[in-house]
Amino acid sequence: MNHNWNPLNNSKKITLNPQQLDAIQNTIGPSMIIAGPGSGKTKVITERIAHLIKSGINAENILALTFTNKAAKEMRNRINQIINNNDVFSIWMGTFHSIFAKILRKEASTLGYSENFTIYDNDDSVKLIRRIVKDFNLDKDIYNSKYIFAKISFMKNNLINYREYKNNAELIKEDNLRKRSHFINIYQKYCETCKQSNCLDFDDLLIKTHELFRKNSHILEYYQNIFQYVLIDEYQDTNKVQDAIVKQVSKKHQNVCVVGDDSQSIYSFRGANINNMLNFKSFYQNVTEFKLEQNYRSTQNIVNAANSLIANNQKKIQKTIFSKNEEGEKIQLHTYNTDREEGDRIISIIQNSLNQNTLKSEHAILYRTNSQSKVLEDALRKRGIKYKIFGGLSFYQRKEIKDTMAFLKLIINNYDNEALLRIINYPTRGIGHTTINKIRQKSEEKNMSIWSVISSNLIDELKLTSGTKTKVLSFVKLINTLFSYKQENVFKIIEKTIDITGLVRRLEDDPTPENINRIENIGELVNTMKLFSLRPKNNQLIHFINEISLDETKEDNEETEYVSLMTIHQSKGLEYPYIYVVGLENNLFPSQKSMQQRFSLEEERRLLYVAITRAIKKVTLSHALNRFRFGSMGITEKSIFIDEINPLFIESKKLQNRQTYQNKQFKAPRLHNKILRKINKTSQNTQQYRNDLQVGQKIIHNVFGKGEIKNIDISDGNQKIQVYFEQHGDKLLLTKFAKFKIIM
DNA sequence: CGGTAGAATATTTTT
DNA sequence: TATTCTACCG
Repeated sequence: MNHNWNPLNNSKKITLNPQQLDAIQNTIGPSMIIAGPGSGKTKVITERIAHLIKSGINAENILALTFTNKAAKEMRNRINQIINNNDVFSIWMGTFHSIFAKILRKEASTLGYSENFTIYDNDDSVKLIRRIVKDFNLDKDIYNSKYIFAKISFMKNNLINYREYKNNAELIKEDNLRKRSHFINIYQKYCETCKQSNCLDFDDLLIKTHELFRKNSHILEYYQNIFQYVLIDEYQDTNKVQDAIVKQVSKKHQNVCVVGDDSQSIYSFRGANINNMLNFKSFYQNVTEFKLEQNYRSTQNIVNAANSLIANNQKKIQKTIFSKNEEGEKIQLHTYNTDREEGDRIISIIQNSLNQNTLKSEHAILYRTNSQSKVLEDALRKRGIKYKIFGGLSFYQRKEIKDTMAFLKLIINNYDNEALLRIINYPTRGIGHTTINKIRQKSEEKNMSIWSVISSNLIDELKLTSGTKTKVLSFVKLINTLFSYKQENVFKIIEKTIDITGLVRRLEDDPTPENINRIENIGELVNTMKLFSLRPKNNQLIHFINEISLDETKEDNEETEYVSLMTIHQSKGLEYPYIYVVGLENNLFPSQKSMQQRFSLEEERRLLYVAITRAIKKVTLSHALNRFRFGSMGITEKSIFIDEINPLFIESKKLQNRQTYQNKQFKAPRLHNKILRKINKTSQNTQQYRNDLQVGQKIIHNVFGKGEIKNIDISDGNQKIQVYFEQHGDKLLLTKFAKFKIIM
């Protein structure tokens, strides 16, 4: 946990309620723990594992899967506090991805990979797809690489491999209809290229594990015997493959315990399927269900407000979350003119609170999208308040780090084409597009890795000029030199790499502030590797690569006294006394895309539910009437979610001089052409919904006259009302076009 | 082949 | 606005 406000509070009450005790002690057979926010979920899981160990179960027979490395670490620490011996290190505990990577490395040969495979991050995957699309001569807009990647990922996570895709008439027909008939070719090529490069992407870590178990019953049985007790945290966020693997490994002993909260499922974009949770009871027989409904974290007002919001969702497990804490302050709702004003005012509220002796680390500002952090950052900087932004570009995603790592990856797995292409001409050594294309063509033709082409006699078949050939050969020599250090300690490897490749020298030649920062980052990587090399075991380069590919959280022992800024997704599992949720506007939160479909709108609602329930003492919600987005100012509309919260638990702060700003907007002469069109467009988009309508209301329409609303339907993203008109009978109206007034 | 300037493009969330 | 891509010139 990253807060230092009263650490004593953090160890929570030692007494357990009866439901919690039940969930800890009943460890036999399938069970599902439905744990509302703040209900002591982590405590229950850790106590349950400790209970297993205390009752004589071997730690190495326990599998505990989490979603984030942070959660895994936290859990390990807390179990350690309870049992306080080395057993805790024998538990198979980690993220799905890291545990499966471990298994796959051991069993790689069975699947036709070698154990030194490297892992592609999303960036690598998208780049590879972009190249495939180009090679196929396809339109890069229709076959947008990010979209294609998302689709491939979705298919993989739903266990539809390219062979099955090809044979699925419906999917193919759908692609043809949408003029994306080549999708399947890209999908296939992508999979083949990854395989040939001896690389796995994030999704492969899951589907290959599933395949391993499915095709090799003896291997499955081996792991079934190891994993006698299986625990899954955040089960509501598992996708189809993950769920399938859980079912595979727990089939024999059936001691599977899933923990989660359907109301906090916020990762469906990654294939998470809330149905895994909803269907758990029908898949397993004799499931014991535990409900943790008491929220120990938040005030009654916060819990009640959150409940009233989530009540608008249809798909959920019945439960009643309640708090016995003090009633607390109402939720504050602020309306501001602009996003900048919103930023300034929210920060000044925090400033005031700090003046009343709260700590910076007690405050967290949450937003829907990372780009919203900027105005807040400016305001914090202006007041000199220390803050930390979580997320954004992680250390290992920075260009200079990826460049450096590409050399290291190549040392481990010289089939890794992505890594090779990244550095074949970086730092620039005179190997340009033309040459690279020739090399790639040959590698395609011979069905060999790029490295095999340039490091063998095949290089003579490329018809390169002698000058270019020399350059390529010196690159080969450079990499070969690096290969020779493969078994050395990682610190030596990184030092040699930097020295031989001139990575840093190149940056030093052009000491712009950015480059100096890059050099510092590389320095930090060197330090990290130095520390890593001092580990007693598992300190080889392959371990390093593997670990950082799957765990991007970098340890930092910095000061922890700061205001936290993060997306709501990142705030999951955390808690803060004061929570500020900014930008509650339609098309931002809920996001534009989600407003089209009911199920994704429900997910956005859960997202706000998660945000609100992070708070211990006080929640402040805000929205701006005008927001600077996509390079220009646009008029916004407050989020439909605001009115869904029961007004009993909300206190609104009225906005002053609201008119002035808007008038300025429209009076400004230059706004006329382009910008005005833009504003009209946005406001058209945003006015698809009206939340002041109710069934039974009387309206008067400009053509049909008086009528009564019989039904409201937003299922296809367009709000439609069915109205019975006295003179014209039943009519279906689109509210975004219809001209009418409510009369009672 | 390399560098750069100006154009095009994208803005949801992440292991 | 911020980042990435493209086209062109040296």
